[in-house]
Amino acid sequence: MNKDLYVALKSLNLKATPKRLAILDILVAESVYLAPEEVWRKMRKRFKSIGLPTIYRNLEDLANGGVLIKIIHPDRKLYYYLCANADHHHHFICINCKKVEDLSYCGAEEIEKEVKKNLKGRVISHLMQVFGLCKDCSVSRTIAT
Amino acid sequence: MNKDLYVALKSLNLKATPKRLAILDILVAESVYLAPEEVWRKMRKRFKSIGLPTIYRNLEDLANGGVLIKIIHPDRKLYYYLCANADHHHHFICINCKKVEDLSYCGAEEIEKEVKKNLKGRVISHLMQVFGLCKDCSVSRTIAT
DNA sequence: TCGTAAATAGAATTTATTTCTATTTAGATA
DNA sequence: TATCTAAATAGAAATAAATTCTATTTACGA
Ligand SMILES: [Zn+2]
Ligand SMILES: [Zn+2]
Ligand SMILES: [Zn+2]
Ligand SMILES: [Zn+2]
Repeated sequence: MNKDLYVALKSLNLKATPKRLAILDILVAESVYLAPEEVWRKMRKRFKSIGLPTIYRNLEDLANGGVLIKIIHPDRKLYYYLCANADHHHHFICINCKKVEDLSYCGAEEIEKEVKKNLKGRVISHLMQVFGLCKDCSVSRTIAT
Repeated sequence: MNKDLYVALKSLNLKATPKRLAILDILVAESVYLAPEEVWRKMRKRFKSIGLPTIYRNLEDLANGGVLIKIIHPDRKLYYYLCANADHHHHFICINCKKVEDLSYCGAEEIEKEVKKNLKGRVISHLMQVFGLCKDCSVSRTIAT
C-alpha cells in the first residue's frame, strides 16, 4: 500500500480502515474514472459484506480531502478518479475507455483578467474538463459499449 | 414574443405551443439559470394545469436544438439558461445570485494543440465554467440564501 | 488493555428525473 | 373553414442514484 496515501489519510484524520484502504487500492490500480457502483462491484470481490453507503461516504470524504478528484461528467453521474498530480491542473477524459490524462494547459490567468476587467466580478473557482478520444481509442475505431 | 425564437422552433420542427412559448418567455426574461422545478413554479402561475414532465421534455428538446444551454453544475442538478450569443463561448456564473454572463475567453486552441501533440488524442468537446461573484454580489456583501 | 469517536451494515428513504398511456392540440391540407 | 395526423400534454406511476438512519463494530490513542 502506497505510503503517501497513508500519510494523506492521517493528515485528514481519516482512519486507515481496511475498506477505505481497499477503495484507494482499487483506484490506484486504475487510470480510469469509476462510478461508486463500479467501485462497489470491485469491493464485493474482496469483502463478503460491504455496503454501498460506505462506498459513497468514503469516495466523498476522500474527494473533499483532495485525495480523489470528482469528475463532472456530462451525464451528471458521480465519478471519482485518483490523480497523483497534486498541482492545479485539468484533465482530458476519454469518453470511450474512461481513461483520464493530465493537461498542463489552464487558462486561469486570462479568465481572471477578463472577469476582473470586463465583468468587475470575482473568480472563486473554475471548472475545465476536456472530453474526447484518447490515443488508443482514436486509432482503433472500436467503441466500447 | 421574440421572432427569432419562433423561427428557431420552426427550423427544429417544434410546434409553437402555448406552454413551450411560455417556457421560452420565462427564460428570456431571466439572466439566471433555472432548474426545471423553478420553471415549473413560474409556469404554474400562468397555467392552471401544467405537468412537470412537460417542463423537463421541453427544456431538454430546446437544449438539444441549441436554443437553450444546459449548465453543467457541480451539484449535478439540471439547469438551463437561454443564451442569446450563438457563437462558441463560456460562462461566468455567480454562485450567489445565479446570474450568468458571457466570457469571450476560451482556450480551445491551446487545448487542441496539447491533446494532439502530447496525448495523441482527439478532442470532442470541452467544458469550461467559471464560478464566482458577479459585480453586484462582490460589492454588496449580502449573500443570498 | 481500554475507552471513545469514527466507521460500517443494512434497511429505509428521498428526490430528481423519466416513462407510460390516454387525451388534447397545432398546424398542415383539402 | 373543416378535417386529419403527428406532436404535445396531463397525470399517475416508475426508476434509480444518492442519502439518511440506527444499531453495531472497529481503529487507534492513552
Ligand atoms: Zn480511451
Ligand atoms: Zn485551471
Ligand atoms: Zn451575482
Ligand atoms: Zn471553449
